[in-house]
Parts: sequence; C-alpha cells; structure tokens
Amino acid sequence: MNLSEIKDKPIYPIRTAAELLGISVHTLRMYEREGLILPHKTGGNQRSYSQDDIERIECIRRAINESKISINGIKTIYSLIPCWEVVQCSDEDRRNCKAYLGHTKPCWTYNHPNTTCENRDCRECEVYTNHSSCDQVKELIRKISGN
Amino acid sequence: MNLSEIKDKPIYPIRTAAELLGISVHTLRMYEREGLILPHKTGGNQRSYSQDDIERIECIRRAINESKISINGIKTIYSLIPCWEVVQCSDEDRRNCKAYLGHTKPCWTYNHPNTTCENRDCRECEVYTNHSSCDQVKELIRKISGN
DNA sequence: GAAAGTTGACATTCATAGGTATCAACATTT
DNA sequence: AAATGTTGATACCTATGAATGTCAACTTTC
Repeated sequence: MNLSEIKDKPIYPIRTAAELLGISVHTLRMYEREGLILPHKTGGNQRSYSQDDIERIECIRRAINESKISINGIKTIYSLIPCWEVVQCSDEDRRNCKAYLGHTKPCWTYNHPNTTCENRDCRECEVYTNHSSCDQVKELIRKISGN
Repeated sequence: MNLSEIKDKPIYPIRTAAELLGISVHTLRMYEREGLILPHKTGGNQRSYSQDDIERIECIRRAINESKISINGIKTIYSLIPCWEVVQCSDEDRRNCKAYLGHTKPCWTYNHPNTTCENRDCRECEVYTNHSSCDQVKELIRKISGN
C-alpha cells in the first residue's frame, strides 16, 4: 500500500475526528450535509474519516475562520472547479450536467445518471481529492486555460 | 453614442445611487474599499455612478443577501476569473502578476506596472465589466477550457 | 449488552459580518 | 453661499451564520 492509499484509509469514527479537529460531531455532519465533505461510510452506514479527510476539513475551517468565506461562498467556489476537464466528459454529457451548468453546489453533490461520472466514485475523483483549497482551484483554472 | 456607452455614463452622485439601491452612502464606499466596485470619479475626486454600476451593485447585493456569500467570498470568486485569457497577457507578465498568482482579491484591485494591463483602465476592462455574477464567471471558465 | 453510532427535529448560544451613525476638517459642485 | 461631496476614525446596532446541545427512536460496533 502506498502513501496516498494510507492517507485515505478510513480510520477515525466521527467522535475521534471531531476531537482531532476541535469541533463538535454536529458540525462534521453539517459540513457533510452542505456538501463540503464526503467521508467514508462503513457497511453499517457509519461515518469513518481518513487522514485526508481531516486535512480537507482543516482546510475548510481555515477558509471559514481565517479567510472569512461563508459556507455558501465555499460551495460556490467548489462549483467553479472545471471538473469537466478533469474527467474529460463528452459534450453530450456536459449539455445535460447540472455541475457543468450550475454555480451553486460542488459537482460531487449531484447524481450523474448516464454520464462519464455515473460509475465513478466522487470520493476517489481528483476533482474532489485535489481541490480543497482556493489555491488548488485557481491552479486548475490556470492549468486548463489555453489548451 | 451607443447603448453600452449610455449605460456606462456616470450620472448619479453617491447619495442618489444609495437611494436607488436602498442602502447607505457608507455601504457604497465600503464596497469600493473592498474592491468590489470601481465607480467613476469626477475631476474633483467625487464618485459618480452609471446605470451599469447600479446593476453591478444590485448583483453583488443578491450574492450577499440571497446567495449568502460573504464579501470575502465574493472577492475570492472574482479573483478566480481567468483575466489573463481575456487580456491575453504574456507569459512574462503572468509570472510576475499578483492577480494571476493570487486568489484573494479581484485583479482590478492591483497595480500592474510593466504589464499589458498597466495602460488599460480596469473600469473599461471586460474582466471587470462582464463578470459581476458567479454565472458570468463560470461561463468564462467554461469558455476558456479546452482551447 | 454497553458504548457509540445513525437521522431528524428543534432550540439555543456565540461571534461577527454587514450595515449604520456621527464626528472632524476639508474640497467640490451648482 | 449652501449643499453635497471627500477621507478617516470611531463607535455602535442587529441580523444571522456557524456551531452547539438535546431529545427520540433506532442501528451498529466492539
């Protein structure tokens, strides 16, 4: 198992994750309801957080507490990620895709029937895993421009 | 004079603009200090608002009041506009450009010495004039992707 | 089987962002 | 000349977003 796989291993139950982050269990569920995070679930539907999840949530909390970006602001920023370039979906897919067309919710909060994304697990998708900070979002926008 | 020139004619002093928008004079100055708007100035350094300015501010207020995006969130979203593709600046320009590299403030809030932008008036620039809403920002990101 | 998890609802606390008000000293507009 | 504008500071209000707590009924974990 390589490093990136280790970091994505779900190891912390919700209470432990909350303690590590210094926030309440309630808040973690709220972030999930808002579509900011996609924690692993056990067979019995219990949340389980990886080291990557912890770092992602720390990043989100910096945006809220230090950069003073509201949760709806973060959702909007995530919705601007050019996911279609990452997954290289078809023009046909794009024409019907709420994530491609919209600008309010992250792409990973939508169902994607009949598209390239329908068989992909958003949790594993680079759009989700590599873009927790504004920094990374802008880097992608720079990268896709021009070619 | 064509329609777009008429709509950009500075005609309202700050008090009138505030009344049209139903907000205080103070709030208008605050939006400007935050870098959300660039009103015209008279020879005597007094603000003067055009119809375009009014519409832009209405758009910003919808983002704040309806979409619940904080001012810092709006600034961050504006900072993601791929301005470099609009003005077609050089690679050299980009390497030294705070707007290209950063992700906290709109490009029109920076000075741009020794770049394509240094002789451009940001007020007239399409980056500023055509991207007051998230809708328009995303549309540009879609447009620049892939070619 | 005890501890910790689940969803959903509801009530509440706390901090602060967004917006207002006022002052002074001064400049511009009409 | 009077009205309206400027910057900058300072103090203040208030609406609300972020976060917490609790309860019930139930399930999963260890």
